[in-house]
Amino acid sequence: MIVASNWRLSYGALERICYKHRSSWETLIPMNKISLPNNGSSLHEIVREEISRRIAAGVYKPGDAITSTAQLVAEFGVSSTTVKRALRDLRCAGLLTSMPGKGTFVKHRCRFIQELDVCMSSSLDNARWLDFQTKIELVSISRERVSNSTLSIFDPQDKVLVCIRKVIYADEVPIMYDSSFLPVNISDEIIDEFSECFIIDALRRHNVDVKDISLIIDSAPASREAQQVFQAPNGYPTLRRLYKSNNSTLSVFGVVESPFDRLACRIGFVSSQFSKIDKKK
Amino acid sequence: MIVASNWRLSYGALERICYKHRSSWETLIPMNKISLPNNGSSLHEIVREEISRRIAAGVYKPGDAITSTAQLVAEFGVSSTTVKRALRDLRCAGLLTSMPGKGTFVKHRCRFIQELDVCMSSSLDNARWLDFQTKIELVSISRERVSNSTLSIFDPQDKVLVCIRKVIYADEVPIMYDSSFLPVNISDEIIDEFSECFIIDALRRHNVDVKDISLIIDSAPASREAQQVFQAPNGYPTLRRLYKSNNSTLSVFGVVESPFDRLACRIGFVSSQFSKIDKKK
DNA sequence: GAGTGGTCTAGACCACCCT
DNA sequence: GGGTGGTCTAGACCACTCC
Repeated sequence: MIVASNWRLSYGALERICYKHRSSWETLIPMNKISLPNNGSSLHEIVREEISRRIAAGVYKPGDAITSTAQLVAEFGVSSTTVKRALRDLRCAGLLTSMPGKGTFVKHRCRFIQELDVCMSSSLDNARWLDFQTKIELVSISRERVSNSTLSIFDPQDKVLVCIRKVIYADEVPIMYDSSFLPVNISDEIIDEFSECFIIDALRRHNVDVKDISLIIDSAPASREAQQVFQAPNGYPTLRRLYKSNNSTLSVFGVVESPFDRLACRIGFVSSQFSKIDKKK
Repeated sequence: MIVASNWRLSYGALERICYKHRSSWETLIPMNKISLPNNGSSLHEIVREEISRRIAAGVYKPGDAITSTAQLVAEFGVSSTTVKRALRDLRCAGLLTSMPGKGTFVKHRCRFIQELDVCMSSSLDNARWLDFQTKIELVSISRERVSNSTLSIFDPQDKVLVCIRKVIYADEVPIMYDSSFLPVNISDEIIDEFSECFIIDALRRHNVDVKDISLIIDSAPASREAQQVFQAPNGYPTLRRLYKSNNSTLSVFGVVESPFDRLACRIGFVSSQFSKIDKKK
């Protein structure tokens, strides 16, 4: 894994925003039908873009609290509802986090890039090589039917399976939420194994060839569990990797969910990477 | 490309929701401090989940209009603001679309899966093989500096480049928004070429090896342009593919953006594909 | 107790569509 | 003209934090 610091959202080029105090708007705009100064944007969009601009310009710095809602209401001359709508949208864009009773803060930007080269070297061991403090936290082990309809793409056939849910941290930041499903007749040792390490590492120990793994990458609004794990608001975009091992000896499938601003995948096609890994083994 | 029909959001298992008319709440709940029937959820969440449940249950069917906002207000006994908030969240979850003056409609579900095997066979030709009506629509050709900060990962060095933007349709549905950057000294023929076909197809014609292509897959809220192209609301999750050709003869980089509910990527590691391509060459 | 963010209300106005 | 969704207001209440 590689860290991409100073990575920024492509939230759209920031426009120069002009805003006026509400009082002057009320007297000027609706009466005289003058062309609106907001370029067709609504008020909450103007507020949103202005705050977004201030973050980009460094007026509000990562980790700092921004101006409080009440003050923004006074400053922009709009209602509190409008300011709160703008702040909520910026939270969904990954720019802000809010803590009731404390304030609204600019998020730190730090995204991890997971290598997905053809030999699937993206294991926890890999991350350790690059000096990341990685940690795996077991959330639950349960027996259940697959209710996540996304996984129906792997045809789970409505059987009861063992489900292992865990959270993977990098430098104390939660970056992955993994739900893996195993057959119920699996041994306890294998369950323990899957609870403690990356899926890829676990599969390797059982000599599962990477070529037997099917991988689907997609995006989706954060699931309910992911919202809790990552403290993300409803609708927060996530990057998902749906995986399935087609190996006959060990059948596993599942999904890894990551906040869009915490993880990206890189696919390398460089042939030299093959030999590098081979030599180590 | 393969179509995954009947694909569903993993919006979270739908809970059984109980709601009461506002009037009865006011008299019962706040006065007697009875445990709330909403399991700690707020009103807009209850409304959201109930409408979500109805869509999943087929009460509201794809393409149909759901109950109007005014009627929902009466039915749930909440304010219009609350219902509208719930509907907006469901729009961001990809379940609904609204048309002012007409109504709110349940979206059709149909997602395309783009194959990203090691030989990068995901070209427009591939799509044609599978009987999709694919179409490419040129949006613009311009000279500009790279303002999209996501692409700074490819180190564009603040030079003026030729930017070609286009929309790719499958079965009349826009599924990709591509922005590619080429050097300014490139010939008009090559610009025309890139305007008319998939990036991969264009690169192949110039004998660019797939091993020279760097690919990063991530997720992000829809850019301003993507919002327009896909008629997606602000904050709509998208799947992005950032690509760069490292070949010395033809330097290209760019980004393809797709709505999360329209496209997923599959990575195949089947070794037979290796040999197949090798034999062809 | 003052300040914070989160939720909610009961209105209002607008642009739009259909009849 | 009646219905639709989108935006906005000026309040209110709550849980929370910090002093």
